[in-house]
Amino acid sequence: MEKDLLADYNEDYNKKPECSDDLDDFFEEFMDSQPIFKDKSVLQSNYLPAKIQHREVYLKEIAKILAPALRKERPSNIIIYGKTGTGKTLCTSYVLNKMTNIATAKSIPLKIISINCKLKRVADTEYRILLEILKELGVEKKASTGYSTNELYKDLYVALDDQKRNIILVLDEIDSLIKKAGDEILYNLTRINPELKKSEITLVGITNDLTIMDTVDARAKSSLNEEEIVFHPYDAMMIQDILNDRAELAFQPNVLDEAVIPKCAAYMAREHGDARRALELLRFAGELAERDGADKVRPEHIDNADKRTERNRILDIIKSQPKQFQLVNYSIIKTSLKEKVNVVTNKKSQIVEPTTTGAVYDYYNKLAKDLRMPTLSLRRISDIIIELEVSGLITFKILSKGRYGRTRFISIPLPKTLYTEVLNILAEDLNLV
DNA sequence: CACCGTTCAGTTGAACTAAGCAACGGAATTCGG
DNA sequence: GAATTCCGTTGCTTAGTTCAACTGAACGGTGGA
Repeated sequence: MEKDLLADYNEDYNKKPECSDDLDDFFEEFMDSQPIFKDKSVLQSNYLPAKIQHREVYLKEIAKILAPALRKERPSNIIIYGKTGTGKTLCTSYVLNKMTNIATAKSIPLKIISINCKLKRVADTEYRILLEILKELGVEKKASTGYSTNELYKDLYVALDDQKRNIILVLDEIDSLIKKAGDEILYNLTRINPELKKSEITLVGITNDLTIMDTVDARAKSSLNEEEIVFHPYDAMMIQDILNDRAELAFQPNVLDEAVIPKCAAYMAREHGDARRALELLRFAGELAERDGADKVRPEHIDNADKRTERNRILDIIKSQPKQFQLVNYSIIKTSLKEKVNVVTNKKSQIVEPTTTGAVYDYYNKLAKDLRMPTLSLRRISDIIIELEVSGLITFKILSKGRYGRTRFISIPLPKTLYTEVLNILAEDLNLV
């Protein structure tokens, strides 16, 4: 995506401020060099392939459950579990796509609404989800606040009933919604049906977190869990097949070194068979090759891309965080870096060890004062730390140090090489330099 | 040595507040005749 | 007099604060073998 390019652009820019003659050369060379890609969008995560490999069983399962909608009956609600990049979203939208096609062809009343609950500040509270659903139904309410949730529900009933048809509501990444906003909304949504006269609604929840439903109220759980499907990860061979398939469409003929795809697949099978990232990796490797002016994508490009995608992903998350979160994040990293002096050689070296909430808060307090930013209370910082964990930037466990109290031990699951870079980015964003 | 109350450093839940927004209704203003 | 505009009130969400109860294991003292 553009973000990758941007990040790399910045990097290149910092590295070598070239003069314009070089640039001219570069562009000429670029134009002359053979294109690597045929159609890059094939490798994008939102690309919907014509055929989905190795998920036939799941496709059929989803189709079987949802098919009644085409007979104007209400399908069961489904929860779909599975780790990231196992094709949950892909399969669901594939099936639903097919169904919409049939529905429009035979003028069967069917409406599909998909919402990604993970989109920050768009759909991560009950209120905002409802607003989003209403928007999808064509009811525009521009206000981001001001109505009561109850009123939104009332509007929703009316809007749904107005549709006079079967409605399938897909809630992607429903776990982050439940974690943030609680299970109230699920309960309410599952109870809409009896209220509707002319329409019927089916919920499809998609989640990465296999345990999330344990935290949900039993009443909502029983009605939502009418059916459940668990997606298992791809193995290396499957990923390889998928990559081959897409590579054929995405790349020019003969630009891929034959070792590239196996290597890419092996990389990704290592971490629970995430196909999305495998495709991303392949695309990025292609881009790197293109930028190098290479005529082929080689295994080195994969190595290179692997290092950078992880980095870009993290930097993206960090950059998109609100200021106070960044401040806390910065404090966490700063307080977990400690100088250690080797007694024998008397050399100083930086080591990383878990920090505690107290240390972070002290540091944060000082920093916020220096920056003349509002200082939030310890209570709030505690919550922010939890939210940072949810977004995967830190991990912690609560430990009791006996009579020395109880606190979170916060550690950062980043490769050490990234620490300084992350610090720099944060410092820049916070105007700390 | 085993047991038990104490203690620390946060953690966590609940109640509360400020800011931002919409809707409502009445008061003030404008308008056209 | 009717239509508009303006303004204050009410009621809502969200982000944050304040208060206070709660936590869990190490510490340190006690008692018992």
